[in-house]
Amino acid sequence: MKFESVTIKQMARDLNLGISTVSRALHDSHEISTSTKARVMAYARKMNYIPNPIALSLRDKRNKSIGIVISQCNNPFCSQVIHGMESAACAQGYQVSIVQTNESAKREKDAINYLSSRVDGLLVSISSETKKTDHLKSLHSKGMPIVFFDRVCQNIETHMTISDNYRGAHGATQHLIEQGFRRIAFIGGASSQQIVRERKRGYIDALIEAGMSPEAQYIGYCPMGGLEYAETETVMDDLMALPAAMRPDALLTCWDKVTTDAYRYLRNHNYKMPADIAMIGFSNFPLTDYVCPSLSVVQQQAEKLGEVAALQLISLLENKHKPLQFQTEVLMPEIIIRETSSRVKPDL
Amino acid sequence: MKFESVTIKQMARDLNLGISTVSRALHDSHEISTSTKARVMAYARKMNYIPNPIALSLRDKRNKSIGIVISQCNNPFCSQVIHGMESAACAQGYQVSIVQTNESAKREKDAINYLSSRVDGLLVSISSETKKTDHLKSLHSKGMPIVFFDRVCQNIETHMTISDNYRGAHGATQHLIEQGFRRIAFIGGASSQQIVRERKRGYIDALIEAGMSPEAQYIGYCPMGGLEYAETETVMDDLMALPAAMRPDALLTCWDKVTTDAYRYLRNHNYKMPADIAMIGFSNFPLTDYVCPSLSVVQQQAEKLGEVAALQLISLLENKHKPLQFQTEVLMPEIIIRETSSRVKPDL
DNA sequence: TTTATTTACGCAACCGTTACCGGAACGGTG
DNA sequence: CACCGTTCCGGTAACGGTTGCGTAAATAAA
Repeated sequence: MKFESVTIKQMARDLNLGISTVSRALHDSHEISTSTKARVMAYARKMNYIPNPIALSLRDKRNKSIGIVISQCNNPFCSQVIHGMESAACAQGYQVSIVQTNESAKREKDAINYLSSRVDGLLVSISSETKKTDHLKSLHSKGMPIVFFDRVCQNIETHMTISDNYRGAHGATQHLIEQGFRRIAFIGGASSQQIVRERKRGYIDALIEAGMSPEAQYIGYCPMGGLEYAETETVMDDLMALPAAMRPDALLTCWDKVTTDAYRYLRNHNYKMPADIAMIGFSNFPLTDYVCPSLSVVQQQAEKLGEVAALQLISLLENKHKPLQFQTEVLMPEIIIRETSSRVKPDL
Repeated sequence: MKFESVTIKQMARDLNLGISTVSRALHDSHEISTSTKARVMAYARKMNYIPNPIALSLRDKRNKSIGIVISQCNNPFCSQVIHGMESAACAQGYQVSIVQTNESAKREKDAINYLSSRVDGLLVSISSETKKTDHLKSLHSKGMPIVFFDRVCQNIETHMTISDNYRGAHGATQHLIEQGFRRIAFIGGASSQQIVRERKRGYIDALIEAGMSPEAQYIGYCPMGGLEYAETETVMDDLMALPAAMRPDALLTCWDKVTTDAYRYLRNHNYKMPADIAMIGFSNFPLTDYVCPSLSVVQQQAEKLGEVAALQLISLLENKHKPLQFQTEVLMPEIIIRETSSRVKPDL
């Protein structure tokens, strides 16, 4: 099956006109007589003519489309980000194409290669597995507009949109300390990720500011971004296997997927939150307010983040020249205190 | 900023060869000497040559890309469907482009127009607002391959992938009856949606089979798909405003977004589930197993659904001719019984 | 009446790629 | 030497649209 739409050439033949005449008539050029214009316009409408965007792309070397490289779009944080991007892009007349990496460096490379020749610019959140970013760097140096969101890439100078990961983790840790917790564990995603390092920095600084000292045994990672439950499970097993006196009394999960799985783990093992162990984590899952016990979260402005990043990219696309200075937009996450991290039972 | 990649023409110039020679060399044609082929291949690799897909599209009138028209991709059901589609499409070498309708008929029309000339085929789930489908019909009759998923369109003959909505609703209703509930209310999305009508049919049949009779006062709709909380709130207000003796003792919500909002409503108004009112609903939200009380759901195989629909479309695209017969794939939803619909407390 | 200017339109090139066709060079055969 | 087949390669049209340029006719100016 193939879909054929009417072309300018066909219309020219039908109307006994030159191709360029029809083209110019459709563009309301002053070089075309009013009567001819009207005739062409009417015919085009009747035939439901739509200019072939492929042909235009070939000429103009632009698509009005942007590519999104993201881990997995069934993750609520990601789908919210995508939603924001799609909305912003659509409003500016841009189309989005999405390719998932599933946290694989190879698939990320493929995705970027694939998209690079068919979109005007790229919105990228690098995969957990990604270590080398040469391909991205060389692409960028060849003039491909790239904007990073959420999981940024250090050594490429361009616009970025991120959450204030430091303050998110810092605030959450401070809150746990204020509630009286002392053995606070940290679980991140891949330690290679800039945002994980930022969050860890926030966690550690908060500990030190409170006169506590960070301990390696309380710090865990999920190198594959906790894609599988088993990854989080392993880290949790290690943590909870510590002798009772040393076992963490609070948990800060700094990766969306890990938060839900850690919560799942604690519920499944019948740990009471916050009595046995308190918990707060980065999460954009819906319904965290109605789970039992209700889950304290550091919630990112996901849609906004997508929107801002898309706008950054579009500004890059619409400006002829490289901007004098690249911007990093920082969005404040919201720390929402609920039952899992409160010493005192809230009066629900 | 603009990204320029190396072309076959450029390489031909550099290598002092004809354009067609280079093209054929890259395709490993037998008409080209081994040495020339090697020379071209090496140079192409060195220059990181990627054939311009735009130019290919223009020639071949195909893109290897498919368009997804969906309500909102920040809805878990939708994002799971998209995830399935993207994975299946990617595996077959297809790219996906997503446009959201936000349940608006106008935006849907725009989206379809927009996509129609830049993708090979369409995966469509119609918006809640959509009544007329002339544009889709005419597009389809002109040869555009279209596959409907979830929210199908009656009067267009093509492949479809849906859940067994009748049996999902029927089973859920039966379950409520078995648990002893007698005044069972039904809330759907837009009554114009085929899937809502199917679910209502399942609900009514189950009532009748149990010797009960459906009553209009127990049937509510959210014409805009419950996009706003207020829509569900209004329906719930009406239901709960009935005199105590007539007030529903159970609720069957037959629209993803509505389920969550109805649950939210009942929790916010301090109704005890299932004591004050029982509840089960179509939902693919994560964490419904950990909300309190845990929520009984009819859960669709969202990823699978996306996968199957994508495969249907691709089979349409790869086959030259219209298939002799169109298929409707039906996926069985899973009915998961939890606290909100159980008379007896489960031993958790 | 002649010349200059405007009006209204067509021709052709171009974007990157492939496919068809044509042709040069070479060796083998009668 | 004439003829033919093979091997290897280049020119060109086409996909659909835009745009610079050329040009005929009509009109205005001299």
